[in-house]
Amino acid sequence: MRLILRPSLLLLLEEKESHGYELYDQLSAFGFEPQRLDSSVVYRDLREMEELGLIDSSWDDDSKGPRRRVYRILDDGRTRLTEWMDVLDSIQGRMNRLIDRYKTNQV
Amino acid sequence: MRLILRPSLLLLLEEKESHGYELYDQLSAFGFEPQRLDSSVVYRDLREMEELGLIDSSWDDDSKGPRRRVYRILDDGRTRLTEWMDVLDSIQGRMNRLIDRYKTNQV
DNA sequence: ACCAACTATTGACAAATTGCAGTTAGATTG
DNA sequence: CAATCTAACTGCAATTTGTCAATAGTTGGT
Repeated sequence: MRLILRPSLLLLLEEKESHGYELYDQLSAFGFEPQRLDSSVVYRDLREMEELGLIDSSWDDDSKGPRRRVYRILDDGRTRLTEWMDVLDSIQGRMNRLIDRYKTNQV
Repeated sequence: MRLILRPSLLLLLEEKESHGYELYDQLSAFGFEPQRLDSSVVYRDLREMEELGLIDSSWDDDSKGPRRRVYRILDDGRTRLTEWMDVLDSIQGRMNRLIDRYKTNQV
């Protein structure tokens, strides 16, 4: 469900800067289970959003353990997040129409 | 949005048997615009669902114009439609959580 | 000291999906 | 008789996704 993944990541980054591994963990809040979502997908999407100029990153060498690439949201990312929310709204409308019509038929 | 396309087609076929071209027309009820959805995608998906045993088809030679392949939903298709509705329900739940959290942040 | 488990990121490749354009062909309308 | 509409299908390139493996630092246990 990449449709939800990118906005989820952007939302988390809007709340606070973070690195891939931590974001991957926090995605469970949006119903992403580690069994169904490989972490590489998250890293890839972060990289892509960085190329698009929605977020940027730098290495954090102060933390213990392997070094982390810490991401921050940019203004373009905030704008894009708003747009995505609108898209999600309209998709919800479409799904509602579908589900309602299904239920009507079942009566 | 293939996530919505297949259940939409199955739902329409649950209501009444139909052929690809007509189904393509009726998809506007679920927010599919001809500008964004090529008809070949619909034909392809119908064929795939037929191979999966969700629907079956036969040629209608009585109608005027080019011959139509008329699809009917099968029991497996009805079962699958129910399952898809459950999936859509859960995705809606996830999108709700996302949208709500976004709105909370904007306050 | 050593090994397993956990943290953290990346790369590569196969498989699936998508978009787009084109082909065939009957019927209708001006 | 040419254009338009109906109807279905095919092929291919481009993109997206899924899966798996590689690398590497850190921590905890024996």
